[in-house]
Amino acid sequence: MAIDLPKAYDATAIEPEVYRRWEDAGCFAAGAGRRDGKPTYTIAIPPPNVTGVLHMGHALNNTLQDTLIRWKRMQGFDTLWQPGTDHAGIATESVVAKRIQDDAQFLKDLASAGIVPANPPDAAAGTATGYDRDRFGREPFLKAVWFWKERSGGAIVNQLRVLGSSCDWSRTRFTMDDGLSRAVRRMFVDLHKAGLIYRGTRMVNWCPVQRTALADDEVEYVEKQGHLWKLRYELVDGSGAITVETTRPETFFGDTAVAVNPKDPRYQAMIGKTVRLPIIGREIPIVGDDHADPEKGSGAVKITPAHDPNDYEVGQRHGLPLVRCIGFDGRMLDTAAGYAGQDRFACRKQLLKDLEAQGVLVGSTPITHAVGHSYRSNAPIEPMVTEQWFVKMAPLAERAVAETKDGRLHFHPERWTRVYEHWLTNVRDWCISRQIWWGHRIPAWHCAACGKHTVSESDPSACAHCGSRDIRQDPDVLDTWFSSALWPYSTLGWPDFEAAAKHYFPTSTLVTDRGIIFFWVARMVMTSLFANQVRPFDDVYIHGTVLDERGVKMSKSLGNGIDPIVMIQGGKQEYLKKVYDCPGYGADAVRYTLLDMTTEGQDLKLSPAKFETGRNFANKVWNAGRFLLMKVAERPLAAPPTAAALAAMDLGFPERWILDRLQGAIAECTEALERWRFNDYANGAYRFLRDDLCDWYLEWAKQALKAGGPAADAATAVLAYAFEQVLRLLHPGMPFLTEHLWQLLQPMTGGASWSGRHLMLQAWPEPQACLRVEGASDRMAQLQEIVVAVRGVRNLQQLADGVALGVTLAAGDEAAELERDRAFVIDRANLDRLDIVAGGARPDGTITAVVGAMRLHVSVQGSVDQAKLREILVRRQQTLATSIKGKEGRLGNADYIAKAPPAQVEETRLLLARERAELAGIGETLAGLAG
RNA sequence: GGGCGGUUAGCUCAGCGGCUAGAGCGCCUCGCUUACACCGAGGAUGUCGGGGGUUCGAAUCCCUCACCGCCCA
Repeated sequence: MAIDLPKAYDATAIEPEVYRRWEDAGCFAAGAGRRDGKPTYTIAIPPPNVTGVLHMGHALNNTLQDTLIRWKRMQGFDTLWQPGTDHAGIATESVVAKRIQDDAQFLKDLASAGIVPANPPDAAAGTATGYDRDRFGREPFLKAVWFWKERSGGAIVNQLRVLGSSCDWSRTRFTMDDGLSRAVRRMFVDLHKAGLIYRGTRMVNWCPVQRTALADDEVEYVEKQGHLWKLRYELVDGSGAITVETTRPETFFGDTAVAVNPKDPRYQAMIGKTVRLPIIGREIPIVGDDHADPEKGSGAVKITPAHDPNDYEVGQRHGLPLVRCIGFDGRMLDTAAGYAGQDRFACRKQLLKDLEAQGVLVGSTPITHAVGHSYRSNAPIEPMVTEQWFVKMAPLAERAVAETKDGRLHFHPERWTRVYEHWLTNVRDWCISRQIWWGHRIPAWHCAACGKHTVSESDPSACAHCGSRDIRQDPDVLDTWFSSALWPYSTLGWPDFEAAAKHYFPTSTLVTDRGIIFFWVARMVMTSLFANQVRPFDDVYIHGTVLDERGVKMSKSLGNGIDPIVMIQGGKQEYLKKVYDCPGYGADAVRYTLLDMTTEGQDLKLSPAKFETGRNFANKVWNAGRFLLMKVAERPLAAPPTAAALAAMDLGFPERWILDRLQGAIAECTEALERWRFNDYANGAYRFLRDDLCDWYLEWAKQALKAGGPAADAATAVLAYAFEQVLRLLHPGMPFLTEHLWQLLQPMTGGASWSGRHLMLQAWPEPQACLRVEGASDRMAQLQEIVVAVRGVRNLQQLADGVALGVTLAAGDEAAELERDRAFVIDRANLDRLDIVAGGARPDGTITAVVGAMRLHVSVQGSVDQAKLREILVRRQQTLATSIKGKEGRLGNADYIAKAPPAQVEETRLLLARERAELAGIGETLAGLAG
């Protein structure tokens, strides 16, 4: 059975085919490979933007999910990884709105799809096409968004496949699907019925660019340099003036009062008087309110209830009127007299000059303050009083907090629990209406006759209150996060849970970024407790954020993103203003690198070069497999070796040792995954494969394989078994390569490649007691130390590894024990002579290396750099002396003997003896050195 | 202002009460030995951010300061 594989692993050549085979074989389907009554394990994917493209954050997020789901699937759980995409209301609407403004070709494409604007273009619009959203018309615009979605939709789903994601694609959902839209309506109606959704006039965060309300958490506060402007308002009775301070002078057109603290002696007498606003001359009262802080500035503040959340509260307390002076587009209104029509910031500039000229502006102080910006458009938020729909949060939040408090819902790392709880405990009502078009339209109909709203799951034909047929659906749509909040169960069919789907709910694990704990995680918990009386998942794993090599968060606009697809498939990409030509490392390499860097939720500093870690390791796995396949091909096995069969075989110590180490690796990898330690999982498998299997066992096995006979048969069985097991361990992290090699291995163990069995559905290994060998690691560690010591002496003589040396090993009372492993030492250290003796003088023509109490007298074949050797020995002598002194100190301390655990003390004694022996040996060697 | 995370080898990071503090990359020496130069063998490199404390014992726990980053107000 000949086998011919390329020397260098080429992932791009195999990954697409392996994925296709999995998919064709149904390996991704819910429940694939489940075993004997094992429970379900479900992950609902954080749905990416349907029109988006995969970035490195997605790659990390989905690598972790895929690793978990593949691991659980191999453990026999009834798994489902539920995929899908999100409609991303404001983001998607903005993109399409820009297209219809700037992209004439897009309009042509729309036209050929039968999508035509409601109105003719406006030549004076100042856009390339003459269209803005309103002119285009709601219905055509929505068709245009669907067109855009169809065109780009699916791209990201295919990219998830490239990454290796084992989602059940047959169940893919989209938040605007019929089913999910029905779920949104049901939730809205149910919450409304329960009195948890209401419509009200409130101060909300308004984005003047996108002309919509935003929720509190959609506002990002950015530190800005600004000024505290001092404005002097004259008292109407002519008795003087009062100086107010403000960062936003242009809002003075909307002032309806001046507030001072009632306890502030400076102003007490003024409360109740009136002042006259400059320019417009309107008269407003001075009121006493605790909001005015005597310590801050002049202690008097202007009150603009229509444009500031705090002032709004003050206005409510004092019954002040609302005077709006800034419009929904951020331009000044007629109330701003001669400034009407100006942009709010242009107005401020002009106004300051004018006020200064009039002596109203009497000074300013520079300050740094946090200014709210829309997290989507980045425009400064304009607080506005508008009528919106809200979700009443307090009752929902209270239950959500109880889930973590009572230990039903767990965050990993645990510290995020407090972040979650803190937000829920302080959350204000959630504004869910958005003045955009792309999204779930609010299922509420306004009656022109009685003015009331009819909230209904199905479209009503008449007002539920007065029966009038003159009703019109609310034009607004719901916040995208409203539909996302239902994701873990709406995707499974809620509200019409079929048995098959409900089977997978509640889900098990949610994997996400800390950035959406508020937006998404908390809201899923709240809605699920409301709708299902149960949490939507048991565990939330919060992973780190992907940063560039400077430590800055990756983002498209900063040009510091690394495209995971380019890293996988190859191609050119620009990163930090440099063009990188990536050869294409494959999904396994990208995944391995990300896993290796995922430590306890810490951020990941990445650069294109970082992915060489995974590329190198994948190549190592490939070549280990290649070697094994070539060797096993020479003596195929009738069936895969089993643990029991290996336990019964007459094997040598290195064989016993590697099988024992394998059990350790299995335990380590399993425990790491159980503890969400992805880097420990990656490293555990790495160390076993690279250090133990490749560097030590495989190299040793070569001589047996070459010699043939029973020794070769044994080595083949051990190698085939250990390698097959480590493929299983690596599979969740590196699915493609491991599956490919596993399939290639089948014909050599009595099966056939791609015959319907898949590694991804094989059982996750469990440590086998029958292959454990007590003390094997320690014994091998000693042999390795001897081998490394000889190699060190060889290297000191600048000899090639191929030059055999002679060694007299003075091993004291360990001589008999070592005699049993002489073949291993001779082979691995490349010796032409090994005399194991109890002791004796150093033979001529040798130099001595020291391993613990043992002396290795190694023959000199080249020129020994005596000075270098002396330097090494002296340095070692110093290290040992320090260590010995420390231990002697400890052992001489009565408290240590009395209080430290006895095992600890005993270990210290043993180590001390060993170090003293080594020190003595080094002393002898130094004394014996020529010169 | 409050909270959280970080500060360990040249770089990126593990280690979070007890071995002579580790890994990968980089660096130095040797080696094209038929699995692998995307490699192998050997090697060098640390006041574990500063200061104080607890402890028989601290990189690890506590306090404090400094700097970097994130979040909330």
